[in-house]
Amino acid sequence: MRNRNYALADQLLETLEEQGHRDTEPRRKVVAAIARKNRHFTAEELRGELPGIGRATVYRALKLLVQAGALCRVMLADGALHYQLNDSAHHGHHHHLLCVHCGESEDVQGCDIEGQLHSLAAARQFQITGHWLEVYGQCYSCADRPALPA
Amino acid sequence: MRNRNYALADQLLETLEEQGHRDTEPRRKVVAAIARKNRHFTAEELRGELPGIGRATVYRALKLLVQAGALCRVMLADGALHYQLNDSAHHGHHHHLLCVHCGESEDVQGCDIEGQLHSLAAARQFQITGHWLEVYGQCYSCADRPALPA
DNA sequence: GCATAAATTGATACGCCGTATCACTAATGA
DNA sequence: TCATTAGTGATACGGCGTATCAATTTATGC
Repeated sequence: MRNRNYALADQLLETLEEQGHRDTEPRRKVVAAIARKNRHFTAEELRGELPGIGRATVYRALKLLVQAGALCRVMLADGALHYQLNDSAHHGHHHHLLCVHCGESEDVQGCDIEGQLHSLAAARQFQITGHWLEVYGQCYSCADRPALPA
Repeated sequence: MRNRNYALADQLLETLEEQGHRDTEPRRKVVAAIARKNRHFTAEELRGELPGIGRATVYRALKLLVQAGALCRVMLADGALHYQLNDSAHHGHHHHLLCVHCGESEDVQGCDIEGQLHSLAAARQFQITGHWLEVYGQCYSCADRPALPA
């Protein structure tokens, strides 16, 4: 696990370097903290784990990683913006099944939602350029717990 | 058109009264300004059209109208939160095709996206409790214009 | 190793957006 | 009319992200 985190952190740094960004000490720390995450997180949460590192630095690193496709932004049901590590297999466009209990998130890919949207739009002569979809609910492990109020 | 706006404003006020809210002068003005809108708008935009009316009052009215189902919240591609009058036929759950050029929005209802999400989720034993979907693109009238950068 | 240029940092301030507070005002209905 | 209660709006606050900018660190060439 520890090795895995290290490897992941290195991979993230490498991604940044590939984009022409420098390998700096603060960046290493931010990336290491992100690699430790096993669920989605907010920028401020991350910042709280990185005392001594400037706010702007954390936000900048997040933005770079999103641009690089290593992180994706996740909108929670309450409107809060979270970040989440992209599974390396899912760097492309995908959606999430977000468990509102445990915060677990499953990636959804290869479903036909895009196709359906397009045929729907075509009937109205509307040209789709993008979309945003988040799905909220309860994952298998949380299924027996009572539903939270929406 | 003017008559139509008046009628719509009255209808909105009536909706609020049905929910037990009072018919007040500031509320009338907020509702009248909303009735004049033919596209989605932000809270601040609305407030700008209502000098002399307190910020909190505008925000409170918006919240009440959303709760009553007369307005819906629309998330733009840049993350900005807008509000939009609900077609009286679409008070239920629906989605939008948002034109990024002209701001026009078409409601989408009766498509099978819900069903598809459910079957998708069932395969993973995930229980969906809600979702958020916005679709961005160009409407028919804007289709010949160059696409805006995402 | 060292000098140089360029990217990065982080403290600070700013700005947007929405909400809590609270004294005051206006609407309701007995 | 009067008492009750909801609503108002000025203000302040808080969250969240970004712009600024002097100081620092990194990468690179010599």
